[in-house]
Amino acid sequence: MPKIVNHDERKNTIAEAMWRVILDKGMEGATVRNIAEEAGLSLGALRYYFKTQDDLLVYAMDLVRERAKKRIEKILLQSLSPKELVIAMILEIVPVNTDTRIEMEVWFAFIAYVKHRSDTIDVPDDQILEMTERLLGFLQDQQLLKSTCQMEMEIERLYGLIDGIAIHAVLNPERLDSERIRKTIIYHIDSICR
Amino acid sequence: MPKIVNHDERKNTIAEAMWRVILDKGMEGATVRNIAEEAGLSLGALRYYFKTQDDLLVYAMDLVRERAKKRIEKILLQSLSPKELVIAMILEIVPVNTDTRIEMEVWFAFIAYVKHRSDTIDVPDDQILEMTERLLGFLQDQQLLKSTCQMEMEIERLYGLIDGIAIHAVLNPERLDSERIRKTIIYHIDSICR
DNA sequence: TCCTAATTAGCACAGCTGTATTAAAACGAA
DNA sequence: TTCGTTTTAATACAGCTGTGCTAATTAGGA
Repeated sequence: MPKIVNHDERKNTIAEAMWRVILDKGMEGATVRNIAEEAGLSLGALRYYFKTQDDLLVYAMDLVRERAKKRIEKILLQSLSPKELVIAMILEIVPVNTDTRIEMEVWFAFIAYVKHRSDTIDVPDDQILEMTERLLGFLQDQQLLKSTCQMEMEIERLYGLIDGIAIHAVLNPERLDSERIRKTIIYHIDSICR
Repeated sequence: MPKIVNHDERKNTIAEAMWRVILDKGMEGATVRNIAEEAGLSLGALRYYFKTQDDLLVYAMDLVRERAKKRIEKILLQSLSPKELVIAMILEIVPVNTDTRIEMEVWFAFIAYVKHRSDTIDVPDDQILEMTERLLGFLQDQQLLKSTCQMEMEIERLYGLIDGIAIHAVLNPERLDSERIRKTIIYHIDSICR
């Protein structure tokens, strides 16, 4: 009879410990021993929850996506004007606070690592591109886009801008603080809307 | 009496071998043994040219910057209109061909790695931000910028766009090919110029 | 209480890591 | 040639890596 207890919550705890290790020591520092220590567990205990290190890796990656997804879904519950909604969604992706910055930094580390292991670990598809397409399509449906806008180019531009700002916020948070990010995003959205 | 021979060229050869290893196996695969094998040298030989692995790392990073710098300086020798010049410079940074893609990918790997070793290796400053500032300042001096443009925001936006597109070109080159990059950059520059 | 399964801790092992050391080879100048 | 320096090769070593294995501990149901 399995203990109904916090098996899954424990897995999340370990995954979050992995995040913290990656944040602190980078991907090369994300060893099972470091992660176990950060999580306050023994090697054997960690190995009980995750058979191999790769199992932990994909679990930790999925957790990032799940958390981000939940945060974004929350925005839909608010009542916002179309433009406000678009801006709010983008600001939930780009690192404007500690949570989002951690997730984004860890995500980049994952992606860069997994890229060279695509034979054994399948690279998760980028949801940001999809979201960008949807947001711009939404603005167009609402007749908010300037007539001079070319959809295909606008998608590429906003998509690049989001990840570019995300990178800069991760690598240089003191230069590109949250207020500056916010202003830039709003500036861009304003520039493509009537 | 030192042999005048290809000591420095050999160092470049090794550094480029390191690039190839990083490209193929990622930063975790960039061990001295892998690099030595890729360069066709023994461990001892490699160690003769670079006392420690960190020495090789900073040398290989500097080589990336040096190569990029030279390529950009070449553009100044051409006779281009202001707008053409700006676009040409941006396209020399962003990965539109094999050389630039290799450099950009390796550069990102370096930056991500060095970030967690800032105590022992000093993180090189970002020249792209400087260049972006200069390019936009140049456009303004030439009276080419639209009056609605806010300089500070335009810098942040172009800077983000450049690195964002660079990331996307590195991670997904078959989707974001060179033609698409070119079109996007030109589209953006056109959008901020009269 | 006892019993069984879940959970934990610890150790062992083979492999890879960076680097130090040492000797051998190659080579240019006398 | 012979010498002295540059260059190469090979090995050794301590430390860390992921993971397999085994025994100890815990805890919940009978």
